Amino acid sequence: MPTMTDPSDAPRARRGRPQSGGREAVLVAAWEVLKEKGAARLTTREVAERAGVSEGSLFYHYRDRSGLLTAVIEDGLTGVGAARTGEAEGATLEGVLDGFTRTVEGFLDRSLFVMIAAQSDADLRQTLADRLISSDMGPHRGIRALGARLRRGQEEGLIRSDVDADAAALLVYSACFERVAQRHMISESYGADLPGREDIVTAMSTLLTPPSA
Amino acid sequence: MPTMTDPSDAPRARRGRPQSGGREAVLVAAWEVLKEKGAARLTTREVAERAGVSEGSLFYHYRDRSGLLTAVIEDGLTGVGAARTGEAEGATLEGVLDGFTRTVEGFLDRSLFVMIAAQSDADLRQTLADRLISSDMGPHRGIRALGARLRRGQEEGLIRSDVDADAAALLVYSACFERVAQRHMISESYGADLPGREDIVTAMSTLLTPPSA
DNA sequence: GTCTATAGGTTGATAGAC
DNA sequence: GTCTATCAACCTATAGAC
Repeated sequence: MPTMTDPSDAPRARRGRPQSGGREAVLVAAWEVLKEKGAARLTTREVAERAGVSEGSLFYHYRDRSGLLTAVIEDGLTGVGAARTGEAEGATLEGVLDGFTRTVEGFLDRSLFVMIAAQSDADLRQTLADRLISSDMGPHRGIRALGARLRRGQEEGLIRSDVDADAAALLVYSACFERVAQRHMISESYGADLPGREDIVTAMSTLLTPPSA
Repeated sequence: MPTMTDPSDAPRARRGRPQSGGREAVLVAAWEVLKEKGAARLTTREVAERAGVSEGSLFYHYRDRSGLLTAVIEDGLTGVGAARTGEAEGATLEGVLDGFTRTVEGFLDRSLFVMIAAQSDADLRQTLADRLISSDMGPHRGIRALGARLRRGQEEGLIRSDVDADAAALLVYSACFERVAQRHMISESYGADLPGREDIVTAMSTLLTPPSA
């Protein structure tokens, strides 16, 4: 669901008049329509209607249709910073992988949707790409983070040191990505008979544990 | 690129008059526009123009815009049957993984694009989902195939038998999926600094090889 | 099967009052 | 900031001749 702009500054009085919520209502409505009908069938008319505002108001806040879609994308991407691996600091290998996969799947569940929606329009796709690259928010971020964590485990002798830690990290990240993508693109229940997140964590833990241990 | 309808039956005379190629030209043009501008900005007008035919002709062949898009999707999915694992029968573990990843990435390079395009419209998304499920063409097919192959390797003692073969298969498949998806969704060069296909094959081979060997 | 011409219906966007 | 009214552009789809 879209993030309300700055609930953090509620206590302090703001400059100008208080927001009546129209802007946010539009964002929420756009998100819903995007999810229900897809980007191609999202019309400013329907979004305004659902938000309970006029179309004129919509265009006042978001310059044009493209601006609205861009805003939805930007909003869907916020919170990527929360995708840390640090949480499972002193944990076991299995704990690290469990935390990582949970975090990644959680993030993707919220953001992958807008990433896919952006693909329906060349301009939006470009906007998304620029944003992901310039903000250093692409998948390589999570992969490198986990890779570094695994490398530390290798130095400590807790993880097999004869494998590329980044490759292993990519494998784990990818499994999360694939699972979420299939759920979104095919159906919520698709792939229920395939190995789940826990199975993947277990398998990777076993594989990465040194033979000696 | 779209598949020309049945080059196989060219030698034999067909019923009705010979095709003049208009139908295929439209399919090719639609594919191009889809790739360049995205599904939301694909208009029947532009497709007809690029194909060098009239709009009337386009609607004659493909009932409506949705029918055209559906045809493109169906076409983009053909050839999935070619995604076999059998090719690398008697090969080494590394050979099996190399062949599998090559095949999967090759297939996804052709088909993932239309799968993503279908997400821009609720109807198309449904069409795609139905097709993938009813034709048993979803990702689970490739995953199960590789899983079975790995399980045979386990029975032969060539692969660690203390891990879930399907989970390992899913990890490998997912890596291919993620790599192709990022290339398509962000940019062709994105992720060039991340582990490549070979690195993944190498890592997984090492991980799956029994400690004894 | 293909073309031309055109109808019919949306849609994104603006202007101006409040 | 929000609304109403309105438009111009565009796009899908059809009709009918060839």
